[in-house]
Amino acid sequence: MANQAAGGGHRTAPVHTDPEDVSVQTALSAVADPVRMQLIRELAGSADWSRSCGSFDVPVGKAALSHHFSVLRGAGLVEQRDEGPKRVNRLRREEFEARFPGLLDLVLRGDSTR
Amino acid sequence: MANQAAGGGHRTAPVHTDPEDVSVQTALSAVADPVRMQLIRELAGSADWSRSCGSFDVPVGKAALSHHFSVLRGAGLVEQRDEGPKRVNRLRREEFEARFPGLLDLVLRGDSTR
DNA sequence: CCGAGTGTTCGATGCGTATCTTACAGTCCG
DNA sequence: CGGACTGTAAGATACGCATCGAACACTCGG
Repeated sequence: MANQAAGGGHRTAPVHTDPEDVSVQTALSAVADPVRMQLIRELAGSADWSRSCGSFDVPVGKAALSHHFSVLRGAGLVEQRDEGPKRVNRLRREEFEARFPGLLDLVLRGDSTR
Repeated sequence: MANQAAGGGHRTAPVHTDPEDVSVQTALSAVADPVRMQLIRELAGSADWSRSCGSFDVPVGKAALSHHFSVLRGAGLVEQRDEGPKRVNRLRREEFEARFPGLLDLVLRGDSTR
């Protein structure tokens, strides 16, 4: 009876927003932040559900990190699921791409290509 | 000998940034602002060089407006030219599109499609 | 040459938000 | 059960940035 997910979570279950219900404004603001950009990039380079929130290499504390994930959820960019004590993530590639064509690619390509 | 442009301008000539020299960060931040988004949309719906800075329907004063145009120039989104006492604008569609594929379309499509 | 029109610069202000610290609420393992 | 680990919530702080008002610079038409 190990990984049961869903059931408990932490205090409350993560609230998700469908990309279809996200405004361009919100999406762009969410993405136009250095820390969140980094999160998205790392997330894109990992398998779905393989990364817990704390496993990212960003220069902010847990609290701020939690906030950023909240913003990403609100923008329909990230889906979360509770897996034991950890909250694991998945990048909503296709759904987000369908709503905001090209945007994710832009973030992922980043400046690395230049 | 009417419109001679270039020559004088106001105090200094407008400083432009090539889209190629703009970071994704900068581009996204520039675009992720309601007022600037509006400017871009109106600009996209007008012929090149047909709109002076003051001719846009945005709810901010001249000072703020000037600031926004400065940001847009810095992001490689807008080109300006002095024409008499006015400063007229042009959206750098192709150049910007080449550097940030899809981004401009995204802003222009906006929420109108939903 | 003066006045109207246009846009920039400067200084000050207000608000949003990213951040930290601390406290708390869960989950799991020994 | 008790402690380690993970993430969220709440309160405080700091900084960026959008905004405004006023002063200035430049152009053009009478």
